[in-house]
Amino acid sequence: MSNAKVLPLLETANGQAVVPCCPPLTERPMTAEEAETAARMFKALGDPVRLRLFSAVASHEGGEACVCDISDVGVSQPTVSHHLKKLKEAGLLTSERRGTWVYYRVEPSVLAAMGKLLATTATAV
Amino acid sequence: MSNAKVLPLLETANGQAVVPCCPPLTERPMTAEEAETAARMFKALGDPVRLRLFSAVASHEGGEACVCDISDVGVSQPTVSHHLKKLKEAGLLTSERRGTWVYYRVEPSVLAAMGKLLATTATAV
DNA sequence: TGTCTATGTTGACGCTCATCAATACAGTCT
DNA sequence: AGACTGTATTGATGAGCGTCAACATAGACA
Repeated sequence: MSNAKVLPLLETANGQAVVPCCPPLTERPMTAEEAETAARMFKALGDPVRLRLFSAVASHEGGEACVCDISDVGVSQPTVSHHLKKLKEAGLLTSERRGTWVYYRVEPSVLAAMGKLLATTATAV
Repeated sequence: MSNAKVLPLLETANGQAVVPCCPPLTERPMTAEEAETAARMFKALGDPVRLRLFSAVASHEGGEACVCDISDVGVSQPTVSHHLKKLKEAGLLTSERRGTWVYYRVEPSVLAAMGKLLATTATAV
């Protein structure tokens, strides 16, 4: 199945360009809709196990990893599967089956958009 | 009361320098401890109401706002107070009472650290 | 002192979530 | 076909969260 389905934070314009959903947090108060969208992604990263899984995929070579490579995070296999599904539903990961294994990869544009959300315009330390 | 208490994502070294808790998500798999720390902050931003409150404070002039300026987010006043407390506990906001009003301000270094966490090393769109 | 406004706290309710054991499904290899 | 491995789904359980009404507290001002 194709997994280019939902990217809550970005909306694929014509297949190439991506438009961030929301302005930087510091630019102006977010609207209810913007907040709803962005909060979904923050929430997905708001669990330690999911954050480790996401980081494991993101830091793996090629930006992708099979489940077997990343599933030693201290919880059962069904729980790992459950969390990967959540990350997928949040638009942070995509998955693809290749033979025996299923590979997950990060949606790079989403990472960039989240980074922009948190970008401090001029508030350097 | 002084509110320079807990900054989960950063650790104030000697009062000036701040050290990010965790490497960028894409650099290497996060450890359980790092994930626990960072997930607390993502989780705090993982609720739409909290995200709007945070954004309202962050975008307010001077980087601070009194509760009365930001409390029209569609929930009751106790709920606003509850969420502001959560954001404070997560180390994202600090508060200070000045006369009748209580002012909240963002912890700028925390914003920067979260931005770094999501920084894509070379994965530009 | 008393009253008024701004904000925080308490207690309760319903809902969502993280987790696991058991089971199901998909692909590979005999 | 049958056995085996890797991954997803189901169902259940306990914990945590978002929300509000009611109440409490803090400061300002008369």
